[in-house]
Amino acid sequence: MVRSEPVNPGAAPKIPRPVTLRESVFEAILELIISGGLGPGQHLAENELAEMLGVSRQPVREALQMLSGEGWVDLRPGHGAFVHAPTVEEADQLLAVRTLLETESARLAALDPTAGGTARLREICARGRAAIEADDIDAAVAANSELHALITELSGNKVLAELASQVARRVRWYHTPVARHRGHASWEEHALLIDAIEAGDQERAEQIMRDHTEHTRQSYMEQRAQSPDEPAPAPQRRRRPRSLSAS
Amino acid sequence: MVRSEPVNPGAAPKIPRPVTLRESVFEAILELIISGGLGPGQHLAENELAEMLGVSRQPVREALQMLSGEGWVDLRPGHGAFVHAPTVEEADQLLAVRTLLETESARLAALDPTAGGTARLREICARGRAAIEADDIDAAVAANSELHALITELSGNKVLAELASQVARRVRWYHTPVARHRGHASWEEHALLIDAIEAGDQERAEQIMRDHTEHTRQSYMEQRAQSPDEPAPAPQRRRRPRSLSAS
DNA sequence: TCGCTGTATACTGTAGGCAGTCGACGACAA
DNA sequence: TTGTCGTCGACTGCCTACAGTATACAGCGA
Repeated sequence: MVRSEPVNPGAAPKIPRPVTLRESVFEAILELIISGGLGPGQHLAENELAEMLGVSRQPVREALQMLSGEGWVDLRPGHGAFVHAPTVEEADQLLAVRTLLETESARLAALDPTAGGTARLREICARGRAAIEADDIDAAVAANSELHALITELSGNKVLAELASQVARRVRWYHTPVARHRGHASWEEHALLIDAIEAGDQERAEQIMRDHTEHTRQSYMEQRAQSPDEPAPAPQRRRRPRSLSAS
Repeated sequence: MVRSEPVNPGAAPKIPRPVTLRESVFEAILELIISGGLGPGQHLAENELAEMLGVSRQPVREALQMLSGEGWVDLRPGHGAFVHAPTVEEADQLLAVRTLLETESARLAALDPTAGGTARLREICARGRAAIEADDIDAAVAANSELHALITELSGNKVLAELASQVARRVRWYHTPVARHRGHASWEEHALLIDAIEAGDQERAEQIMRDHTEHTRQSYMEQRAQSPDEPAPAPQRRRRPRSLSAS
């Protein structure tokens, strides 16, 4: 009667596992986009997705709307959903916004270092370094995301944290390959940042975060400049694109 | 054959009029929320909305999902949609984020004042003053929104503009009554801000915008402190709330 | 050969309906 | 009187089906 949910086993109230189909579908499609299984500009036919995932079109539609809300797909009325194809300009702007949001987060986090998050920050930082040493890019990227997410949380501003997390997810999609580029330097900066937060030095925390995210941004833009065609610059195809099965 | 769309009559490519039902429903519900027809915490039964608007439940569902994505309603799986009830803390945080986003927008707008938006800014500013003189609060609030939206546009960062516009819409919902409070002073500040942008003085533009939005925020918080019960501090009601017809 | 028009196909947008589940209410027992 | 259990009502989540429309292609005429 009373829902089979075990009322949170342990102490992990975060990450509310999807209970509705639309949420599962949302995550499935998002995973496909991030992993590259669905390329930018690709048409997402509801029928195919529904069939592939073994559900009806309804939850697929709703998942697509959610994805559209977060900027992952573009919804053209009467035409359907297309994987969002970020232009170089947009990626740059997104990274700039990330800099803005996370810089403020770092400042706010330093405002009240007694919140006790620095220990967790250091733990994540250690994991990140270890991942780099082990040449485990995926783990390093994950740790990076986790670190930045925790800092936004420690800012104490939930609205800010929510916005930053959305932006960060998209950024992560864009610049995953960058992590390969400047792994060690990045984690050195993280360590300094944590020091500043722990010391309650707002200005320093702000400055380090700004420099850090700007480094990442420049690194991305340089890499992108070297291989300008790789991330598919918005094909804008007129003819009906090949759909899922063709990929 | 070739869609009846008249290919943009005139020169108003903005404001894409809703072509799908879900968009119309989205705007209808949003209007109800902003206007106060639907109070915070109120349960939105899909059936009633569908009947009221003369459509089926499907477009209503999709509109509710869109509203959820922008933070207007809370979607509790298995329970339905509820008008979001912002806490004092959340409103404060939202206003802080707005300060952050718009301050940066102002700085970027001042970075390239040749974009030629200042004339339009002055025009809107004049309208706002006139509205205040005429004691037309609604028009003043509308002009205020328009002005801030244009500044974010002039920043040249579309991602930033998009985020700021979402935040601004919610802020507008929260603090409409504030406009009554400090009308004249607000438009004086706007004029100074436009001067700074036109002069290309980033720091000044940034500072004025920061002060301006912080004033608004403090004004809101003070007003809220005086009447703490009026905006319904998240009822969190256990019993089934009265639905639409009872309002 | 080129452009236009009519038809066919595939997909979206919407409607209606069914099953599952949550919350409320009343009855019964301690 | 209080706590527990069973039943009822209502609503959500999902599925299926239909109508409308844009696109692609073939046939026709110039």
